[in-house]
Amino acid sequence: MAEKHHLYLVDGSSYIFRAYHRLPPLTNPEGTPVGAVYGYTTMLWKLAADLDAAEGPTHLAVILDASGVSFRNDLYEHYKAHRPEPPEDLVPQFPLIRDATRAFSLPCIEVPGLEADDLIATYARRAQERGWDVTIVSSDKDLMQLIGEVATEFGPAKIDMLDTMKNQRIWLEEVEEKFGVGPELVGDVLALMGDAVDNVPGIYGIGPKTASKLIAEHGSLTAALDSAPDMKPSKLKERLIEGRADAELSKVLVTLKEDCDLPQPLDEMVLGPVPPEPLAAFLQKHGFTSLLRRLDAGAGSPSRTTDLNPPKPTTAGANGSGDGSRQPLPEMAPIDHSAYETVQTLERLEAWVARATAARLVAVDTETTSLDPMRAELVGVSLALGPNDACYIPLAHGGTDMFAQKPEQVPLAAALAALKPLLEDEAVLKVFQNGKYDLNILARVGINVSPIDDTMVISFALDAGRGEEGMGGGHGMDELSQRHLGHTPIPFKELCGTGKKAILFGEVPLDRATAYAAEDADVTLRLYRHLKPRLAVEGGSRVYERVDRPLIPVVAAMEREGIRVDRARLAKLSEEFAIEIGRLEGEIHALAGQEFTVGSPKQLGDILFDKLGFKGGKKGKSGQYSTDVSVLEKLAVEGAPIARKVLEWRQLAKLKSTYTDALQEAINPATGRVHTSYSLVGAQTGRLSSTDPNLQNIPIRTAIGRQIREAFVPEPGNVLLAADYSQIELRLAAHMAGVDSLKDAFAQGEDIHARTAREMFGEVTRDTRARAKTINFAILYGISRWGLAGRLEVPPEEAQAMIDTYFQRFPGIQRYIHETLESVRAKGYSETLFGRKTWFPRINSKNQAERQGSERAAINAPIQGTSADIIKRAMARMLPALADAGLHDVRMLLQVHDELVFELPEGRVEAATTIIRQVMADAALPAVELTVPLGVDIGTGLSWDAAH
DNA sequence: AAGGTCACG
DNA sequence: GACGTACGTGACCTTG
Repeated sequence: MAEKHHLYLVDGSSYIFRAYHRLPPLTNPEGTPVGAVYGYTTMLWKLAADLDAAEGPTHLAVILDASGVSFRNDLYEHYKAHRPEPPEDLVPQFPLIRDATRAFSLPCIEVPGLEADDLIATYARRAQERGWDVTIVSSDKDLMQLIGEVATEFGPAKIDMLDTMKNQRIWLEEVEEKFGVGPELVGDVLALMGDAVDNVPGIYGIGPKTASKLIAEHGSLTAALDSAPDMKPSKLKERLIEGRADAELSKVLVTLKEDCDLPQPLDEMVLGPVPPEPLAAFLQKHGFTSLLRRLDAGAGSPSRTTDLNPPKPTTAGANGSGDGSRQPLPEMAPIDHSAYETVQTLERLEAWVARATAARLVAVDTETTSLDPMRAELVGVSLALGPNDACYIPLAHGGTDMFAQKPEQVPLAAALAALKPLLEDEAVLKVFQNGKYDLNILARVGINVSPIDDTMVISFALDAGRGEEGMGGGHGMDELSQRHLGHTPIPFKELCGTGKKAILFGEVPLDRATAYAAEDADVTLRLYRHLKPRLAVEGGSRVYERVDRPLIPVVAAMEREGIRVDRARLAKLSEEFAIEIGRLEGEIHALAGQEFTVGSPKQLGDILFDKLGFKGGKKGKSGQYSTDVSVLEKLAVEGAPIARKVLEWRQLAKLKSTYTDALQEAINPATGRVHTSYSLVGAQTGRLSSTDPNLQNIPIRTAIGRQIREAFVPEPGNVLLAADYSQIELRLAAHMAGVDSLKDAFAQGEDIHARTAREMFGEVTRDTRARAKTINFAILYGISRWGLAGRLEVPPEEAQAMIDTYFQRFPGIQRYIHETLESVRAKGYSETLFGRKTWFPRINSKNQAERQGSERAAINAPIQGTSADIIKRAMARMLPALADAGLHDVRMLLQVHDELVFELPEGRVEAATTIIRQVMADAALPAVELTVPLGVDIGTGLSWDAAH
């Protein structure tokens, strides 16, 4: 007969709470508290090492509580409502529980909307039905209902519990002792006595003693309650009669749900040998040295056998798909547009609001007149509570020429008043796709939505960099829907068209508008169910919960603030530029001997190299001459006046079209300010990007360009304050690569490029410092002798010699590059200090250029990405920190990668400077303790230019 | 829609 | 033997 299967189900969430109070407050080398994690790790160790013992596990999984709410909140709104906030130094340990579990290569299961108890109950019953024994590692009394042995067609199968804190097995005797009844009646006892921790009411005045006595006497809750009218008059009698409803509700609350949909089959929980990696790295990282020694010694190391589920390294090569994110499609009903409701009366709207409030989780989408959230008008709102359980609430349809007949709709003000309590209810999670947009729309009508989740941002935390060029790599709804749900949503342009013939969403007939809008909410909810559980399993929770998610409302608020721009000043610059451009154009045509389009690189190349016969024309693969700045510079130096003129023309044309003209257009007529839009998923490294207009590339390097910055101004009585991290990427490189001499230089506040020049060339001159600066940046970007040679205008051999010297002078850099690449090749992704992943599906490509390109990007990503994490953390903390200091009138306006721009009353500069510097300098703490200081330069002035 | 160019960190 | 050589972005222009 085959070995008897024995499944261990570890209740991870309850363990950590108890371990927290029983263990000393350890911290890891990074300063993160890890006492409870340490307890958890040693427990896993013991369990996994028991693999060969008679009662030891053959299968094992860790079950966690997904954040948020469950079906029990539908039944009883106060369920778990009195639960205190977890202690501050426990909070950062929650995600580490998942890390620890993954370090042991064990399955870690959590499902939003399901409590760990229900998952455990369902798994335990499934296993028991198959004749397996089950041990539940927990001391939660609710779970004691499951204990016992049943006969199955495979023989007897029992469920028991193990309290690892007390090192005690819990079986029938222990249940009897605690409750005075068998496991099958534990729920009835709990229903009478209630549970203060979970806020299960029970019957007031009935405690454990009375409850078990009553249940033991009468044999069930119902019988006990039924007997009350016949009892002789007493307090107890009254309480039983009056509390009947409470008791019955409590019974439902404590009854475990044994028919959950299970995300992972039992067979995949087979306990294999614990591979030494990533366990060793985890132990190392958190300073669990005694365990690390045991692992190294192999003594008592957790177990043997075959690993059925080895972590799959992404080795995208020629096929390059990088589709490790693809999972079996979740089983959900197919999208059915006919199932959606068009909500046209206040009664129906209120019914939806009530259902959503009870559900505690609702997907929301807004329909508007524009992609610009600062100009858009709200046209309708859609909600989804479950697959195909969605509605569209039209609010501003009709009333235009095309659609003059206004359909029946809930009046806007009444609808917003009905929606506001739901959208602002802290106990109801609102799920969006790109929620920043909807947050801005709703904020403009007076609704401050909270709390929220965002499927787009979740996708980014999971899959940044995955997918192929040109398709499938993005995080937009249509792509996500296709990738994860196998469904193509109705395209927007099918309703509204494009170009001149486009109509507004409010002009779309209600049936089609409902199909489109409700589908968006439906798809968002389905995506959420698919993506959110992956965060914990794949290690995206840390960066999503601690960095990106808190940032969404912060960035939304910055966008709504906008920044004042002096239109007259820009107009004047435009005019001056236009005159100069016209003058230059005439001169260029004269030098060329003919008129042509100066802005056409093709025509310009032909004029320069064919007609005028200049040397040095290089044709690219398109067969066109290159005429970029380096080519024209060279020609100019060699005495071609036309090249200089073209360079000047280009600079002015660029400044005029991209900045002085376009920025005037971008001023919002209602606010008089420019509101950019930041993308939270724009850059694969985790940086923000800015569009419409891009305020992250306003000129600064040339005097003529800086005039544009003078047009960014504060309101009267205020100043602009610019705070930027000094050399943050080099500092992070010094920290991450462990380069002592660079760390020293930063600690001493030295000029880092000068220091590099001294180390490399022995002396610091203008020239050697400039070269050193180039080399420093080359390192950050992934160096090649050819690239450096091109920049420094030296032969490749000489560039190689400099690289060698650099590596020799700054030991650590070469090792960092090597180790980073090895890790990315093996795992498929890089990671920042805060755990942000960037995928590199082409890192093992056979195409050399492709592969080397990926390698350079992979060297840079952890550095650029860590820098992005740090400033994002600073942003999330900034306004609360300022408010704590009484500075409520400081506004955060812009982020430019290593710089934050604020607007504040003149009198607040001194106080604000202190707070801003401190928040930025300490932004890595407490998660990461850097071995270099983060320097912050702060300036103020009456324009963005003057603030630098 | 693509390619070239150039603005920023 | 040719290729293409620094990371990450977005906007504008011309051309096809």
